[in-house]
Amino acid sequence: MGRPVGRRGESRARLLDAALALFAEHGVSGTSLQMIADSLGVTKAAVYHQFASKSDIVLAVASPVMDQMAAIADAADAAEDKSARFNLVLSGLVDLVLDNRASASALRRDPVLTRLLETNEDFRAVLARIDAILIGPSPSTEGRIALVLAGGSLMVSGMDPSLADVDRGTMRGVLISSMTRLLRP
Amino acid sequence: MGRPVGRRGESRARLLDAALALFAEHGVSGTSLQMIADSLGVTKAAVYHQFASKSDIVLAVASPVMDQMAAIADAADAAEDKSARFNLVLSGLVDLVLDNRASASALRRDPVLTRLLETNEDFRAVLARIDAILIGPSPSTEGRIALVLAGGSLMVSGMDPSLADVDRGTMRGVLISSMTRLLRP
DNA sequence: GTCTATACGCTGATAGAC
DNA sequence: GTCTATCAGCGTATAGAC
Repeated sequence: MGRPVGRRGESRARLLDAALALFAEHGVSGTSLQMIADSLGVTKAAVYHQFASKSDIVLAVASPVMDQMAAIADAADAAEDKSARFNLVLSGLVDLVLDNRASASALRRDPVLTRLLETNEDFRAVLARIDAILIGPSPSTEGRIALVLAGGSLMVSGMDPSLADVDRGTMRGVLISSMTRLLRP
Repeated sequence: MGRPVGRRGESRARLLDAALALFAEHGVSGTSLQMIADSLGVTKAAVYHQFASKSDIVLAVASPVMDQMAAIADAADAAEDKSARFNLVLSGLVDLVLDNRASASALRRDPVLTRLLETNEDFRAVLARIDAILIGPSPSTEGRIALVLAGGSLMVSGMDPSLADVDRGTMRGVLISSMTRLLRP
């Protein structure tokens, strides 16, 4: 409610929040710096004081998700057996989506963000680790398809407005059982 | 292959093909009329000779899909029993995606196209008919989630480049069985 | 951290010749 | 059907005052 700000990095965080919401709604290409500035009630120049370019904002928006996915893979690697690793990755991904809902899924949908992630070696490596845990190191064709289906359905589930009224616990349960059914036929 | 064209509407169809490919790759907002013109080897003015505005191109790109979905719903309504209707809609949607692969899924991913379809009453009605056939007229929360998951996974499966090498028959089989598993738990 | 002012390219779009 | 020429507006980005 009109917080007095002042803490270091707070206005930066507010900017990233606003940008993420706009990216989710209009896509990265469909979001101008003017829109971001307007939604914060400041001018474009104020935005440029925090980030040197629009690309930097896109990067800063994507990096927390990248970090969190790496953390999921790390946690899974520390687990005892294959089944535990599978469950850790699955619930980690589901929680990651549910923690962000509308916003997180935009990362996967948007062409600009998709390309950014695809061209990032670190992120590709993390994705490969997660994929290997979910369907094994040398998957069959059916396994590869299942992986894409599971990833895709997980992402859209966070975004779809028709599910906005569903409580988190229900979503979590249905998502985990559906993902499991897709990946472990 | 530098075909001599000449048939009526051919250049219009070529334009829509080019536009759809670019929309799928860069999103609607990320695609300029200049890009469409360049990919056809013509100028922007030539594009404007066929379509009065960019919105018209977006509409023209989306309408065949809308028509095909209406045809799917019509065919299903003509079927005898509930199970036949379910199977007709399911295989119709899978074939629709496989017929278009990369392109069709862009319709569901793109914010501009999504909004266009969401605000179109006719299309909403068709979608509602299809949804009702798949999960019944008054679905449970789980049914609604399953519907979103099925729709989302179907769309991304058409687009994902990692599945580009999978032959159509295999895709079709896995998609239909996966969709069924999601929708009929 | 925020502002005003400004530069300049590219966007969607129009007019009119061939 | 395609072209050249042109427009106003908005995009990203920068400079410098408060």
